[in-house]
Amino acid sequence: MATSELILSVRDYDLSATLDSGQAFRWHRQGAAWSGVIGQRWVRLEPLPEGIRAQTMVPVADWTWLTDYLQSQVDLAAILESFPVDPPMQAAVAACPGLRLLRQDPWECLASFMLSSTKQIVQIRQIISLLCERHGEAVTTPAGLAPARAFPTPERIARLSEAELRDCKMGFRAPNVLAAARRIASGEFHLERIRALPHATARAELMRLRGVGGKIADCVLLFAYGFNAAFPVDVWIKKALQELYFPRRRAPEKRLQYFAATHFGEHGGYAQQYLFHYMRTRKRPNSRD
DNA sequence: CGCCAGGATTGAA
DNA sequence: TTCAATCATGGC
Repeated sequence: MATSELILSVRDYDLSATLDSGQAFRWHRQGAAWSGVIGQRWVRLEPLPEGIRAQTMVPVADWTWLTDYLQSQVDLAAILESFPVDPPMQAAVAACPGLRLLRQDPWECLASFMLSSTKQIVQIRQIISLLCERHGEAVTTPAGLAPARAFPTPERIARLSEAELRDCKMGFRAPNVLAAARRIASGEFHLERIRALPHATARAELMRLRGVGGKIADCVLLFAYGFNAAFPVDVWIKKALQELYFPRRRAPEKRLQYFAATHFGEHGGYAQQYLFHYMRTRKRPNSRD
């Protein structure tokens, strides 16, 4: 029984593609609907013909936290028009109608992608699930549904031991996440200050954290701070750029990085997400083939 | 074993 | 600078 409900009027929004495209790791599918925790609030999202139904378990007067997170007010058509017109990009856009970028909490996004290093998405979800189950604060959920927890704050994680984090299957990532949490909790490192910096400066600032290289910094710039030109280059995107744009010769790393940073325009981050989701969902190898 | 996953760091060229 | 080697972990 929901306490608050909102019908979000929005077109061109594929909830499943967006919530399950490797940018957020804590959403649970329930049929066509999804449930998860944004900040300290449990929320259920259900696709409707005219938009999205949102239900919470706490009274909500101002839904900005949700519309900000979903970026539902963004003019997707205008963004798609800014993409370069080439066959790979057109194929990717055609394959993923309604795919969006979220606007996530910087700490949850940073910690999540620090944990993503050389892990598959299913494993990243498991690590984060363990971390939240064991160390996150409980949030109110509907009776009968599995309890939900918030993503643990930097302050909470800073008080944990490396061993407790390793127990969440973090492996060599544990000391990096712990060190970042401590620097942030102590006030030495300011996540909010990064929002106001120029793109290149913000990227360099994030990379001062051990365990954060260019790829993870780009993910946080794009998924948490809204630097839409940020273009994370992971193994999938490398494969995509290599196969789709440089099919005849192997492109050096530097060439791929330059191409990624210059070819896709001011909303390159969106283009990247379309290519990523396109590559990840097109060939589903059948085990009997 | 063999390979890979939304990599980062270090040290050599 | 830009590389290649090394680190490191769980799943299949």
